[in-house]
Amino acid sequence: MLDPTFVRENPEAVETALRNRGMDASLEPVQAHDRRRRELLVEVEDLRRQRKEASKSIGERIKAGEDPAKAKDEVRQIGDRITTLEQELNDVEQQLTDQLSTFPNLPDESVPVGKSEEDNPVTRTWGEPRSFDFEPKAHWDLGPELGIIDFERATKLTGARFAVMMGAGARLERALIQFMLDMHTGEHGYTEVLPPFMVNGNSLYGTGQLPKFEEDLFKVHPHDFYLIPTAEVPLTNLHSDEILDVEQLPISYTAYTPCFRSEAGSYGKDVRGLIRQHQFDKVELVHFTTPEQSYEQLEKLTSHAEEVLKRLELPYRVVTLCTGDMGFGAAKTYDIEVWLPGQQAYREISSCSNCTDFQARRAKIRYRAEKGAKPRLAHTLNGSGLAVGRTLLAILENFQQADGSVVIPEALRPYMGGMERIG
RNA sequence: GGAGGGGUGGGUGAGUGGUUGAAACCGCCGGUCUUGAAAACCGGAAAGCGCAAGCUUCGCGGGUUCGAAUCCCGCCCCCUCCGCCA
Repeated sequence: MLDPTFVRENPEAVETALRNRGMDASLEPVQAHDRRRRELLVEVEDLRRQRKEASKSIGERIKAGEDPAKAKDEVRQIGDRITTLEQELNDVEQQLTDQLSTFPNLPDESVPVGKSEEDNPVTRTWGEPRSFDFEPKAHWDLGPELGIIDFERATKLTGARFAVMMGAGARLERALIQFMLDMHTGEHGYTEVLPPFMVNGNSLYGTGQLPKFEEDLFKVHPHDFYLIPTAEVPLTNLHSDEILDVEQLPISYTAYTPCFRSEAGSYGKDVRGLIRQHQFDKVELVHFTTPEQSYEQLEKLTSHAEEVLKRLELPYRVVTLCTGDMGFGAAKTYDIEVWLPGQQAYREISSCSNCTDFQARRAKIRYRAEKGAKPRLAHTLNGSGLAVGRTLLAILENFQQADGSVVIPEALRPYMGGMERIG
């Protein structure tokens, strides 16, 4: 959520930012509700003060043996008036937060203005796409041919957009998870977390998936539980409603979880293969930090995700998302895109964002800069380190051989029991 | 799922209708003393909104009342016992 005070004082800056994000919402209703809220607040508070004082004197009169009937009557009228105004105040506040919670975060100044992914500048590129002396296959052919991915049986078990991993495929998925977690905990200083894979609506509000993006989620009926669309939700909400000690910061968490997304609205997109599944594994990175350090942390977080690809010898590039392509809660995002020979294209494998105070305000994540100081909102960041399914398919496509086998990247072999090749 | 008990400030915990935003203790911060520290003593400090006056907050929501941490109703969470289960 945006800072209401900032919106009040900088309406034109906010409108420009929203327009750059491809949202032409008018601030007019927000401003009207904001003004009305402040009027009501002043009036209600004044009436409450009157009632408090009057009630107190009634108590004193009773003790003094006087008849308080008339005073009671007067105070009751004040009380009725308060009830009426409070009702209106609640309505106005509800509408105000409803409107404000549909606004995305404001982009950082360094974010390029643009409409779509076409406008995302390439920030850096690593590695050379391998040249093949044969026609490289897509993983949706390689996987089934090697007998390590079964799309058809998954359809029988559940439906479209699910996959069954078999044998060396299942092992490879597990090896990647372990490889990534070991690197982030052992070398990058993250604390490993194993969170619940279901969260309540309040947590999803905290990170910004609710109320706007409910249709993207799987809900567990009849509870107020949802399957997590990313570990960002449980990890970030770990410190909701808390005041952290500045000495604890930055806090860095990593977690492996499966992620569940309904993919509503992406019919016909990436229908083949592992790219877009309803369930996929991901190793997530989440940081809690101070406003002063958050952009520095974003660079670090991104480099941690990149390191995984370097070790796996997978060519990639980093793009800076333009204003029109950023996610809801992000102020700045780097996407890491891995080279896929089967598609002859770079495809997203990680997305690293600084959410500044946007989630912290919703989830009430604060820290105290020094003893006795007022709590300030922390900054939260998150990134994939990495999407495991997409990493697996990138390995299949990049390390495929002319005979249809796949060489296992050296760094991964210890995690594969020494296996050097699949097929 | 059934029965019972409980949710108060950083922690423990008092408070069952009135000036209690909340005792006490522990912890924390500052000071005195000390070469320094400890101990002792003195003092300070909850959070949110607001320029401020002030208002709100004792799990959450509603109700009773002139007035609710305190009474009533609903919900959530925790603990104990039983049932079930990995």
